[in-house]
Amino acid sequence: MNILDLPAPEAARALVGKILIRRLPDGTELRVRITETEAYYGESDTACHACHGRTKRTEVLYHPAGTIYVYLCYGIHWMLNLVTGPADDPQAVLIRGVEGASGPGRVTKFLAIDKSLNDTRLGGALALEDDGYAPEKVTASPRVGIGYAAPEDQAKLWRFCAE
DNA sequence: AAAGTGATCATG
DNA sequence: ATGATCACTTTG
Repeated sequence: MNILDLPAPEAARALVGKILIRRLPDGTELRVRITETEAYYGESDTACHACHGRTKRTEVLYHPAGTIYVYLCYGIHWMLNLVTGPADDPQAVLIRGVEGASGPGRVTKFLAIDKSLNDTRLGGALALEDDGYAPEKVTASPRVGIGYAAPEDQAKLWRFCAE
């Protein structure tokens, strides 16, 4: 069973501690462990981009598990998300932190990720590896930066950090 | 505490 | 075509 087939909140928790492999065009390979994630779960989640339905941008979220969703935020920062769950069911996990880079904008800078990876699949330029390691403790807390969402969605504990 | 930054989406 | 809105980071 692939982690990414799980519903986003479960996948987000399970991804903490897993390894992300980034293969650059020049052959360099970076391997980093994921330390922090956040789940965005379906059209009913008012914090999820797909809550306003399918658009050119959110189309990627409706793709099958394992699709990579990258978009630009605040005109400066790329955000890296991994699509989870079945096709036509928009869910994704935002990679908020990895070893060596804390903060979603820094992660993409550190791994040299930009929109060229959007709508591609894991297994190529970016891949996931499970080496069996599990963090001692994973803490759940409210998601950040979603003040526009409904209060009940802001209250969801869908941000996961490794201890 | 506040600004910088540009794609995206909803208006007209 | 124009304007509002951001799943953030850095600087003072």
